[in-house]
Amino acid sequence: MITAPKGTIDITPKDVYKWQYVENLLRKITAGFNFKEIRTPVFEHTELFQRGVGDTTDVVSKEMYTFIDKADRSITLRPEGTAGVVRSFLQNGMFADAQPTKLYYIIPCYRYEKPQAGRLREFRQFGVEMFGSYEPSADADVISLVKLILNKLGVKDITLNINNIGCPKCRSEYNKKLIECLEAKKDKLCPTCQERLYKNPMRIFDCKSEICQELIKDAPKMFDSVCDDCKDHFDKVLKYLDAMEIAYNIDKGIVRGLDYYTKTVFEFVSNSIGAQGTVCGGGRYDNLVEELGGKPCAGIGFAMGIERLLLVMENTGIEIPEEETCDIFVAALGENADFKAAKIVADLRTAGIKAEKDHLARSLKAQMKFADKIKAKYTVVLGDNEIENNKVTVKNMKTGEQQETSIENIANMLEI
RNA sequence: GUGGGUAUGGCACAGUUGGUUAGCGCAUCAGUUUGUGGCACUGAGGGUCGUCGGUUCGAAUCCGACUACCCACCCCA
Repeated sequence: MITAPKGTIDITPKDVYKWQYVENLLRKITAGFNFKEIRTPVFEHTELFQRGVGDTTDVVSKEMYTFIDKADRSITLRPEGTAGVVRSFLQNGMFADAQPTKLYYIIPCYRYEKPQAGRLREFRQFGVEMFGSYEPSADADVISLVKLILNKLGVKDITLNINNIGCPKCRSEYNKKLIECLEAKKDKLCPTCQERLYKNPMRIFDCKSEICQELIKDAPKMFDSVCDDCKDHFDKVLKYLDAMEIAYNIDKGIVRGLDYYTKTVFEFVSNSIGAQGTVCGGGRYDNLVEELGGKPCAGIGFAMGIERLLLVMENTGIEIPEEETCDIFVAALGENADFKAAKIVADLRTAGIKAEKDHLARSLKAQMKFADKIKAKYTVVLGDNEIENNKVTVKNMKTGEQQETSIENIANMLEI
C-alpha cells in the first residue's frame, strides 16, 4: 500500500470541520484589524530564502525542499511565509500604497525535518506581515491580534514571551562581546554550543545542558546591551501592551532562528503539546525589505502553526462545533419512487435546503438507519401511495413527531 | 543527522513460560414476519499477527536485519 509521505497528514472529514472553524475565525478577526489576504506561490526561487531567511540558518542550510526544474532553475518549496510575501510586496509595488500595508495568509509550508509531536514536514501556518511602520504601536498591534485570536478560540494556557534582540549594529557588537567572554571556556561547552559559539552565540542561552547554563550565567545579555534607539523602541512596545492589558513575560533568552529579525521578537508558548510548544513566533524585521532589493522599509509579523494551535485546543478540552450537513433525507421505496425522490431532492436543494437520498438501492429500514447516521433532521418516505395521493409524512427525527403534507409543501414543513 | 519506544482485521486493544481452526470492543453489513431510524438481541464479512531471514517437530509469541510510525535531542510554527 502506498502511504502518505513521511511527515505529511491527511485532513479527513473527521477533522476538517475543526480546521474550517479555526480558519474562518482567523479570517474574520484578522479582517477586523484591516489585514488583507495575500496568496503567493508555494515554490519560489531558492535564492529568495537564502537571502531572506539567511543561508546559515538551519532552516535554509539543511531543511529545504530544493530541486532543479526542467529549465535548470533552482526552486524551493517555501519553508516559511515571510520571504515570499516581502518579494510580492516589492514586485507588486505595494510600497506605493497607503502605509502601513497589512497582509495575512494561511498557507502550507515545507521543511525536511524529522517529524515528532507538533512537527511535520508539510505544516500549515497562519501569518501576518505589516510593512511601513517603524513605530512601536505596530509591534503592539500585531501582538494584540494573536492575543485576540487566542481569546476568541478560548485558549487559556498560552503565555507570551517577548525579547529585544536589537538592530544589526548593536547585535554584532554584542556578539563580539559574547564570543570573547565564552571563548576561554569553549572546551567545556557541549558540542552543539561549540558550534553555536561562532554561528549564533545567543542560542547558547537556550541550551538545555546545565553545564552550558552555568558557563553562560554571568555572560552579558543582549537585552542589556542594545543601543538607546532599540531600548527606547522596546520600552514603548511594552507600554502599548500594558495599555491594552496584555500580559507578557520578558524572556531574555528568546532567539529566533531566522536571520531577519530585529528589535522585538516574541513567541506564544504552550506547555500542553510536548516539546514543540511554540504555537506562534514572530518579530520585527526592519532590514528585510532592503535585503531583498527594496528601498528601506520597516516590517513586523508573526506566524502561527495551525496544527499546533489545534493540538493545544484538543489537549485543553476546547470543543469545536460540527456543522449539520443534512436537513432532510428522502427515502424511496422502489425504483419508480426513487426517480421521484431524485426530483424532490433536486428541488429542495435548489431552495437552499440540505437534502439527501439513498444511492445504494437499500431497503427502507437501511435508508432510515443511514438517515439517522448522517444526523438528518427530518425524513420523508416516498412510495407509490404517496406519489398517487400527493401526500407525504414529514418526520422529525429528534422528536419522532410526524406531519402530513403535499410533496410541493415539504420545504415549508421544515424548521431549519 | 543522533538517541529511545512501538508494530495483531477500518479504529482502539487482548493474546498467559512458543503448542492444534488468532480473540474482544467499536465500526461495517444483514436479520428479529416482509413501508420507517435511535435501544436490545442474533448472525455475517473482514487479519499471510510490519517485511525478510534464522532457531524449533511447531513461532503473533525466541533471535537477527530491514522498514514504518511515535517520542525526545537539534531546530522551529
